[in-house]
Amino acid sequence: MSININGENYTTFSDYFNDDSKVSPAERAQIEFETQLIGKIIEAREAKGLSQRDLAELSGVKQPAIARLESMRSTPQIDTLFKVLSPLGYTLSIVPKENMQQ
Amino acid sequence: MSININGENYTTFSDYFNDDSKVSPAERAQIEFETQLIGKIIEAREAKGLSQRDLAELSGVKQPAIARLESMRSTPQIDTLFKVLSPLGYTLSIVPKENMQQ
DNA sequence: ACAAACGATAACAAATGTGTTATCATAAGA
DNA sequence: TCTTATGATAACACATTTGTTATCGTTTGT
Repeated sequence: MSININGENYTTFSDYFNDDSKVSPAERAQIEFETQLIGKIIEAREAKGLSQRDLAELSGVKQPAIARLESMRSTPQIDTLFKVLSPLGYTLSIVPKENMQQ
Repeated sequence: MSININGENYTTFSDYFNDDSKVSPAERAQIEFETQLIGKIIEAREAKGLSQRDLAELSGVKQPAIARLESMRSTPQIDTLFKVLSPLGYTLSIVPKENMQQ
């Protein structure tokens, strides 16, 4: 009994996150994607030795917006994402899903 | 004298679009990315024989939003894009840029 | 101890996306 | 010709992001 989410208790976060009745597969895929994406942004920024303020200057996206993005307190628009990724040497690509069960 | 943009005339759209003083390289990259992305979405949707209304039902994104997205009258949020791509069997991936001149 | 730089965040205005509902013009089919 | 399905779009309410400005607590270096 260590985690409380929406008034209910779970022993681990995974118990909640991987329960289809709590988090739908689509939602989960989305969150996993965003988590991975944000992780790479932070990694790339730090690898280049840039502060959020540096990246703000390079990208044209303001520091508070970058902070919100990196701490996943916003769902950025595609242009914002592109602006931030660009000076980090990255872009986005549309690719076929691994498990093509549609 | 065939195209008028912002009160100025250009013989071709490329004359305008590829002029750094009119459209910055960053802006151009952004527009090219979105154009390519949207093209693939439309292609994938039609390849599956889906109407915008079909895709709306599958993705949970409403038809007017899909129409705005496909006609590039909006800059979608990353979750909207993800919802639309998912039932089409695609996802987004972060990749290194081709011309790494940063 | 002090200064500087950092990420996070508050508060508010402005811009923009999305949902909702409905309709339009057009194309395709019966 | 009539019906149906399509993508586009209008109008409005609502939700959310982003910009703006400023500040906070923490860490780092002097």
